[in-house]
This record gives sequence, C-alpha cells and structure tokens, in this order.
Amino acid sequence: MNDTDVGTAWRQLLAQHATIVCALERELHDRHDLGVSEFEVLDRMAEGACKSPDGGFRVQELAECVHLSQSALSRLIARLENHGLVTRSLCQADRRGVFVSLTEKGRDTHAEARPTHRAVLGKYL
Amino acid sequence: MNDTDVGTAWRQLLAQHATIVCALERELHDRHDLGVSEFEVLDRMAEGACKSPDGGFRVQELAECVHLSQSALSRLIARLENHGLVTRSLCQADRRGVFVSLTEKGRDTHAEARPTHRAVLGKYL
DNA sequence: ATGCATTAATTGCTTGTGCATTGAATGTGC
DNA sequence: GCACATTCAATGCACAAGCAATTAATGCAT
Repeated sequence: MNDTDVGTAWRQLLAQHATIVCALERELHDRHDLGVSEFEVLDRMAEGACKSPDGGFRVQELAECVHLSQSALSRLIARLENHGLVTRSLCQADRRGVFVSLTEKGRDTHAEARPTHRAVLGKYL
Repeated sequence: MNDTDVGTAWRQLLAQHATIVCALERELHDRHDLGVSEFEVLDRMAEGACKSPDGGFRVQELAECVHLSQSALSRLIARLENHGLVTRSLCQADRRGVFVSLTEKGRDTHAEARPTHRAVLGKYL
C-alpha cells in the first residue's frame, strides 16, 4: 500500500468505527441502558470466551478481550455489579484475583440486547 | 453476511481500531505532543479539506470531518490555539462563526508528525 | 523461613468527550 | 421594524478512560 492508500484506508476505518459506535451507543443506551463496552463484556461472558479453567472470569483477561485498561474494566465491572448484571466473588485458588460471573438478570439483559446489537451491525457492515 | 460473520467482522474492526489508535496515541504524544484527534484536525487543515469558500475552516465542518461533537472540537481548537498551532479569527461574513487557520508552527508540527503517523499506519494496515 | 520482585485488582487524579444549555448573530414572517 | 425561530460556537456538567500509586497475595531465591 502506498501512502495515500494507507491514509484513505485509515480514514475509512475511523469513519466506519465512529458511525457504528455512535449508533450502538445510542440504541443500546436507549433500549437497554447499556454502553458499548458494557455490552461487549456481557457478550464475551455470555459466549464463554476469556473464561478461566475454573469457571470464572478474571478481570484482566476480560480487559484484554475488550481492549480496555484493567482500571477501566474494574470500574466497568463495578457498574455492572451495581446494576445486578454481574457478581464478583473471591477466587480461592489465587486470592488476589476476582471471579466475575453473569447473574440471571445479566444473561437476560444480554439476550435482550443482542438483537439490537446485531441489527445495528447488520445495518452498517 | 450471517450473524456470526457480522460479529467477527465487528470484533476485528474493534481490535484493529484499538491497536492503531493506541499506538498512534503513544507515538504522536511522545514524539510530537499531539493526540490522535489533534493530529487528525491538523491533517485535514493541512490538506485543505473542509475549507470554506472564503479560505477559513469552520468549527462545525471540521467536527464532521473528524467525527467529533461540536463541543469536543471547540475545546480541541482551544487546546491547539494554546499551543500556538492554530489561530481563531472572526468571520466577518457571519459573525457567529469562527475561522480557524494553521499557523506556521502548526504547519511545521504537522509536517514533523506526519511521517510518524504514516509509519504507524503502515505497520498495522 | 525471610526478603524481594511480581502480579491482581482497586482507587486517586487528570483528561477528553458528549449532551444540554447559553449567548450572540442571522434569517423569516408578519 | 419587530418578534420568533434557527444557527454557530462556547460553557457547565457528568462520565468513561488511562496512568500512576496503592493494597494484597503469590512466587522465588537465597
């Protein structure tokens, strides 16, 4: 790729990202009271990615999954917990760590939000 | 595209965006004291896009160019102005509006930063 | 076993962003 | 000519994100 191509490809990527994130943010927030990052985390957990062998989700693994810093994810988990979508429990194998797991409400909320999410993606991809 | 394809395409887009923005942010900030959005605005101005017929750049037009809200761009311009990279001047044709224009220093800074920008893009695109 | 580096997660702080509001200038209808 | 709606940019406010420092637990070397 030459310089110009790289530049235009980057701008296309930026434009597409901005459009979709903006639309997702609006739809998910209005209909399900969720932000994009929040949904992404729920989605990862619902599909079982990033799951530790012992059945829980570690904060740092989730953070890498969704491209957030560990501090951002720590607060995001706290937000989800306050809304009752997720619970934090001690990890007895390594007591520095925390296990995050979906609650029933979390699973339900994700199930409700997923069609909205997919609809927006389908519209723009 | 079916549901799964859309989902994986979206995650690829998110991952690529996160990787590149993160790398750009680091490089541009360390080497040129610029953020990604700041560079994007300078870049648009340097190439002459979004230029009004009367030769200035209006805040709102620039905002659309770089996918930022009008308020975000207002503050971004203020930051650039504080660093001496742009100037704001009254638009006498429509005195609600503001003309933003690159200073010499702004043009120089952009010229220095562009190779860094392109290098990062070339690496990841 | 003790000390030291490492790792996990949280918290303080700063910053950039969006939404809503404001203030000023313009345009429109009567 | 005068009110009223509209538009441009700036500002108050709330919030999410990153960095750095902190706390707690683990691993390792001697």
